[in-house]
Amino acid sequence: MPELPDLQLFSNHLHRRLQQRTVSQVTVHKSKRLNVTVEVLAEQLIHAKFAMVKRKGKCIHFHFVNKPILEVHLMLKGGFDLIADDSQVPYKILTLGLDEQEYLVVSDPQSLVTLTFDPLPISVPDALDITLDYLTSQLQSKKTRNIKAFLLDQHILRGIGNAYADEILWYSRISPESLCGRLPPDAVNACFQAIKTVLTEAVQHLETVQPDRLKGEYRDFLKIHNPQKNLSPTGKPIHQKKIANKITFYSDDQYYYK
Amino acid sequence: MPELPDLQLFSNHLHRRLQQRTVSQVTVHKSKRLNVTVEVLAEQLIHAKFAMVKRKGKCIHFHFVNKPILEVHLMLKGGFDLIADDSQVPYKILTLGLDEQEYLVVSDPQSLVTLTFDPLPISVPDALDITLDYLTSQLQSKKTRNIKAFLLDQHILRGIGNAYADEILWYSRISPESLCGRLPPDAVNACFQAIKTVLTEAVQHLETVQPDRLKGEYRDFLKIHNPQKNLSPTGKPIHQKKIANKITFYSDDQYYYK
DNA sequence: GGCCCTAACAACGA
DNA sequence: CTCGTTGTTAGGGC
Repeated sequence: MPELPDLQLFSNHLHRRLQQRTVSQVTVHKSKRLNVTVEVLAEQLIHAKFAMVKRKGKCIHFHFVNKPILEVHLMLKGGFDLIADDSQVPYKILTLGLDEQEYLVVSDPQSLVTLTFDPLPISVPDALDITLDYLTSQLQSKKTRNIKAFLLDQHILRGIGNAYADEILWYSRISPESLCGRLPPDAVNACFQAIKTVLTEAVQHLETVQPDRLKGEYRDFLKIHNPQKNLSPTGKPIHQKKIANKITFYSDDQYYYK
Repeated sequence: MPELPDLQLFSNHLHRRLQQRTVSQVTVHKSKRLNVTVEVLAEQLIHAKFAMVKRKGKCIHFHFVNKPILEVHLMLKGGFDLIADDSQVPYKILTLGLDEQEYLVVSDPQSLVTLTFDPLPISVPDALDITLDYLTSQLQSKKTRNIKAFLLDQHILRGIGNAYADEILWYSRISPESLCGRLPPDAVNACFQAIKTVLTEAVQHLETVQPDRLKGEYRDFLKIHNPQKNLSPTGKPIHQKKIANKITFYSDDQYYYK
């Protein structure tokens, strides 16, 4: 459920709180989706000092001084806690003990969270890093695909999930079923601008209203992908339809390029 | 266009006419879809003696004494000629000169015929060789696929083409869109019997009415996949619809297991 | 209409 | 709602 803006919020918060602190204890509660042995992870991270925390697509990267990165993907329902006592946290996957009696906890009621120690570098750009040229050429190379499936494809650009894809397409005035190869340059440019604007403004909004949140989602402020609304900001009715195998919100403001 | 019964007819005819005769000349007119060099084919087949001709799925296998097999797939429009003078045959792909001033010619106006010298053995059974157990287990393993696509899949059973698939399904009283996993044992058995009956009776019919044909097709006697007919043998209207990406004829006699 | 390759899509499980 | 994997399908080229 957490999407790029939520994850950026988590990352910013964790970065502020963890930087320069040291891991004093490593406890793996569920190792099924950990790519190394519990022993290797514990040995590598014990006494490691946090260098920084960054978001990469839908993953959170924990950087340590002179150690490999620990990558966390929260999947559908995973989240973090920074807490003085982890004994009451349910569905724990990983606990990293810190100084001053504090714990960083990764938990997930579905146990789908993936932990990857020393992940391979990925060349696919983050949604906030793409250039207009990149977007244009990628759209051209997927002529028959619909734009919604395109935006959700983490092999093309990383970080956009179901809700923000709908927001981006509404801001671009592009119908989610439009074919990638049919978008005229103006529409491609609108999409490009919308990716940057919608996502960065959402991060800013979340930083303002709930800077300390480390799990869950908050999407009441979304303009289209929002079950509380019936009308788009321009007053057009909002429709719901399964597109790209996901429930999709869109309005008649959006042009269908086919 | 030629399907299993046509190909069986060709094979039978060629077997009768070629057995024990010797290749005196090898001329490759188009080598694009030949898996060995022209030189290798010529060297191997010159002076080779035909042992037998067999149909395998939609392929014709020419067996020679102490030589590898030459496999011919006629694709959509390929055909054979056994003729005293090959100079008037259009679209020639391969000519094998024989004794007594006769030539075996493979031709194809589309140049799609494939020639494979020494083909790898294939484990997929011919449609006329399958057992009821095999059909049952294969159907069970393709639960969500429709039966028409199943019958046409040469990786499951070999030899059935678009026209005879429709005939087999009508004889089985199974709608072409029925899901493989939904067929009850009685329907599976009906399908099994129909595969054998429809195909062998078609071979017998063709052997009776045109035993010497070596190319093209003849399907006026088909009961369902036949543009000349509007009604099935039981008097039900015949419908046409694209199923499994192929134009499909079927009637309301056929039950849709879904 | 035949077959292969590829891209797009759908279903399932983790 | 996420990401693999797998199997099926649709389209173009030979």
